[in-house]
Amino acid sequence: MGRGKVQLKRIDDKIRRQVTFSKRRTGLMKKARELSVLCGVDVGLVIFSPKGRLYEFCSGESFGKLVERYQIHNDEEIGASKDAGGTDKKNNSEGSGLRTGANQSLKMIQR
Amino acid sequence: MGRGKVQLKRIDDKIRRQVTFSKRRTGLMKKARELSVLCGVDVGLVIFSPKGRLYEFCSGESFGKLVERYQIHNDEEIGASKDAGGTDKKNNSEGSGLRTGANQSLKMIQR
DNA sequence: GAGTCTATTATTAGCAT
DNA sequence: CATGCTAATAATAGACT
Repeated sequence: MGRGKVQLKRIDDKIRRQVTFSKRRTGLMKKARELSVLCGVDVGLVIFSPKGRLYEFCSGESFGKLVERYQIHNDEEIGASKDAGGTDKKNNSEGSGLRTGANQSLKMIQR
Repeated sequence: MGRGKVQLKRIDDKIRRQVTFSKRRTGLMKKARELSVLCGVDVGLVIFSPKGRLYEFCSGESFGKLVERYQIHNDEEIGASKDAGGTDKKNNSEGSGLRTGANQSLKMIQR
């Protein structure tokens, strides 16, 4: 969309990159909200800006709670030894690194 | 987009809702990946399907690591507004078990 | 349930403010 | 830096496979 086609590579120009970040971040949040509303599902989204700022969206509950569910889900999968299907294509998720101990930490980030 | 306008409310028809979920989930993941690549930022996304399935996307690092950064970020905010002195908050998040361990857990939910 | 096709709406790149 | 404008690409609803 826009005046020209978009290349799937990091935008070199700092200004353009910042503007694109701002606009697409808004769009992504909107899409996330739409998905959660239209389909009645829970969605959690975190974005770390280059400047170290944090943007987040989560439907309904707090992001912390979603992460908790994330862990519970994984625990269940482990226990049941089931195949959960899941991520589309090959994203870069290699491992969660999440454990029960994180619950304590998560309490700090719940709002 | 599509043959008709979209209402911002939960889709009643179960079939349509499922199809929309599938399509929009794909689109959202794509958008998330695009944002992370174009702007060189880290993005984490989790989606809980109505059936209890978990879908996730994260750029670069594992989702767990993103959550770690999420916590650290919040810790810094808390620390900044509070007393910057003594507490070893960093040790807390790292020592809580947020680490290498669960790589195997996520392999199960990868396609 | 997921992929293809196509008409149609939605998002947004490049500028200007 | 965010927002408004507008042309042009991108996402996707509905119908089929």
